[in-house]
Amino acid sequence: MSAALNFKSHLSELFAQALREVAPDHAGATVLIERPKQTAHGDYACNLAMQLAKPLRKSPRDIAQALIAALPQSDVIEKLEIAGAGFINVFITTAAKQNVVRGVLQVGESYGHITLGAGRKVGVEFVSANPTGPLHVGHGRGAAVGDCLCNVLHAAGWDVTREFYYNDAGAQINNLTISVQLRCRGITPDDPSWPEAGYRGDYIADVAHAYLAQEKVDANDQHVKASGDVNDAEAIRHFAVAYLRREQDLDLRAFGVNFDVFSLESALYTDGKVEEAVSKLIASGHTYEQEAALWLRTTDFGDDKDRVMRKSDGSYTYFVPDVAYHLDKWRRGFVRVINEQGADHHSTITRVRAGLQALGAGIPQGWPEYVLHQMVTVLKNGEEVKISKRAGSYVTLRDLIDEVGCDATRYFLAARHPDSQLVFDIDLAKSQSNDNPVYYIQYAHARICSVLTQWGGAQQELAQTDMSVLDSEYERTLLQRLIDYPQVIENAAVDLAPHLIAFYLKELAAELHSYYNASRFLVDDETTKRARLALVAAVAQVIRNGLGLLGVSAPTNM
RNA sequence: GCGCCCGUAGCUCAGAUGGAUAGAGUAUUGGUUUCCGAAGCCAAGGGUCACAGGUUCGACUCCUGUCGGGCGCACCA
Repeated sequence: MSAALNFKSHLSELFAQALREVAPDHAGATVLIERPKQTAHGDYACNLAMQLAKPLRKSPRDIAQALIAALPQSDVIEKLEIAGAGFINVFITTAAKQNVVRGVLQVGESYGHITLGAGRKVGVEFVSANPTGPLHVGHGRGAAVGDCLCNVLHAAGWDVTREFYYNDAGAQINNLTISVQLRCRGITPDDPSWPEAGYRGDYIADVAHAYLAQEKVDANDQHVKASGDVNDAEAIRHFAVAYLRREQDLDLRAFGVNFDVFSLESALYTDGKVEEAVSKLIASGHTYEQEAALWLRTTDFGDDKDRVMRKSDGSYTYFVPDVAYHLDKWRRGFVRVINEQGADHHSTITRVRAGLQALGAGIPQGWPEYVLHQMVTVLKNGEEVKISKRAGSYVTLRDLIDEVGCDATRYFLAARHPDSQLVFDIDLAKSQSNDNPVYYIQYAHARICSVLTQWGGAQQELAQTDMSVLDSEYERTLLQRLIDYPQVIENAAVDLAPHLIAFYLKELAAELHSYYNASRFLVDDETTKRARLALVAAVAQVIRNGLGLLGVSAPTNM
């Protein structure tokens, strides 16, 4: 975004100068420029006078008066008003706002890209489902939120790596292996000998059939041919993991989510990274042996009790490879790592950070960061569907995509604050899929495209249009909304809150629809026509950009 | 019992570093098209922001407590 359009930082500087002149002793006060909710309160507002009222022992309105008098000249300011208890309301000239149209049309899909991240490396881990079954709604939420977060961070100037970590060793995988092996032998879950911890879903039978048929599996990171040997548990394990990983890959691909890196827990063992982390922790002096187990004194780092690292049977608890994994991420140069997980994993945060602190490797205390999405409860036929892999009870991500569509599902799952619980009513989602706000946004885009097509002119020329006729209430509102877009990207990136994009787009679309109904674009006057077309073309561009961040398509007709 | 998250209109949800009269969608009701896409627009009704204190010029927002819901509290992952 060009500096000329960043009114917020421009005004911050102006007010900071006025502050130094009016109250040099309080020059450190925070200059806050905000967007008022009501248009009558101007385009921007500053509350500096009220902050200074107490320390200066003067009335806020008098201070506001002095600040205005000391404010340097700026040709983007139309007028200044003192209002309420002492707000200074700033009105920006329409002429200055009109420049945003040219700005958007010139930079196109990179409008909204900011330099906040300065090209630094951030690793975002999300989904990270274990390969023991299909992806369900909860994974879908993680995929939608995580992927959108990555898009937002990229737009904010970060160098983003998408990472998927999965546990391909350990107890759950053993259960999986046993379950498939039993199925290969023709034993079903209703047999009395079926183990309590075994997986009961029908997909286990599919894996078994594929194994016996000596099928080949090609996944993103695994390529395995089944031997068909029922007695070779290791081969079954290998095949089952690859098979289920492939299914997950297909689901993610259908959902429009791709990863740069797949990390396997087993590799941490085979590469010696787990052993290395353990010896570093022992060398750090934060461990002790008790009852034949090795403990890490995580209470030194804020945990409420110490944790076992190595069990009395000699194997490691899950958090040891977790620490080794994060140490590896740190060494790969990520100044930031963000883990997007379900809230049911929140207890790992303290443990992983404690382990990393204990290493004494210079890793910051708040590293890695976490975005935890709250649980998704699924309603079907008015009843809650309990998600249990072992029982084979499921609402898969694939079901959702097939039933309500990829765009609607992504929007539905990403357009909410991760902190709030989400009720996904399957029947409602199906019946209301046409009422999903995503269609409202896409419709605005399609309408604009339709008008531009009917006009038939060269859109590249619109950027050169004289915009000075754009001064109606509708037009000023849209201009300001377009100006706000880079700020929304920044807020979403700083707060790790991708849902802000969805709400911004809804508002932009609503204002476009109002404008559309109140105005005609293909009018006789050439200047007016081109200016209005330029404005809506810019709106369409921002809708495309925003929907792109959400991973939602922007069709030109629907 | 302890820790984390949440509680805003009938329903689903927004409310960025505390700001001015708390907003959308949906549902309900009424209006709207000889004219670029009515999947739209315009309007009405609908609120003790769970409750009680506190902090201050100002609290949906911050602090404390209570109530209610979710999720965790393994030598499981």
